[in-house]
Amino acid sequence: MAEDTYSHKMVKTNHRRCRTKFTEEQLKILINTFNQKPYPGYATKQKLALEINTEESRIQIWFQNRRARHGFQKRPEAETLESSQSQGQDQPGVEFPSREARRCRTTYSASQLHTLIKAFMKNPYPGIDSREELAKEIGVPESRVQIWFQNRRSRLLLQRKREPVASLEQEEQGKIPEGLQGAEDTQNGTNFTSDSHFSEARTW
DNA sequence: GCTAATCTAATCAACTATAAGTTGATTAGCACATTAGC
Repeated sequence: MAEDTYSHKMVKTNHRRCRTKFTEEQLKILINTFNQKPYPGYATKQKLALEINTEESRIQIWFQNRRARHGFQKRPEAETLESSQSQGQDQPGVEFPSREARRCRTTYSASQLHTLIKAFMKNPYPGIDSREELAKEIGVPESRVQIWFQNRRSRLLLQRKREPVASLEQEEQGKIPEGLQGAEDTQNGTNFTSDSHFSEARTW
C-alpha cells in the first residue's frame, strides 16, 4: 500500500492492514456525506476518496461500520429509479436516492485467475502484504484481491456444505486448498484444519 | 448461470487512557446472505 500517499495516519500492524486514522476534517466530511447519503455509490465514494485523500475501499468500510453502529435503518428493498424519489421519508434529512451505480465489474483473465487460485490454494486467508503482492502481480487493486478471496472462500464453503461427499473426494485428490487441509499459514503461524471450515481457525 | 460487488452482523484488535469504550479491519453468510453485470 502506498500509505505515504495518503494524508491519514497509518499504524503499522503485523498481518492486518494498517489501521486508518482519519483526521477530524476527514471525519467531518465523511459524516456529512453519510447523513445525506448513507449508501453512496461508487462515484460518490471515489469522489470522497479524492476529497479526503484516502482509498475508496477505506470509505466503503467506514460507511459499513457507520451504518452498523449508528442504529441506521437498513437499506429499503427493491429500490427503483422511479420509486426511490420518495424513499427516506421516515428519517428526516436522510436521502435514499436512486441506487447509484456500483463499481464496474472486474473481469479477470485466465492468467490472473490462475495466479489467484494458486495463491488461494496456498493460503485462503492472505494478509495485507500477500494481497498487495498479488494485486501488483496481476495488476488489480488490492481491494479487488480481498473481495475475490472473500467470494472464493464463501463459494467453497457453500460447495462443501452442499456436496460434502464430493468435497471430501476432491480433498483426497488434492483439489481443495491446503488451507482447508490443515496447512500452515506461514505469515502468522496459524493452523487451518479441514474441520474448522476456515473461521474457527482464525486466531489473529 | 456464474460470480464480482455489496450488504449485515459479529468479531478481532489498535487506540485512548489505564478498564472499558471507540472504531477500523476482517470474516461468514445456514430453509446455505443478496444484488446485478456479463
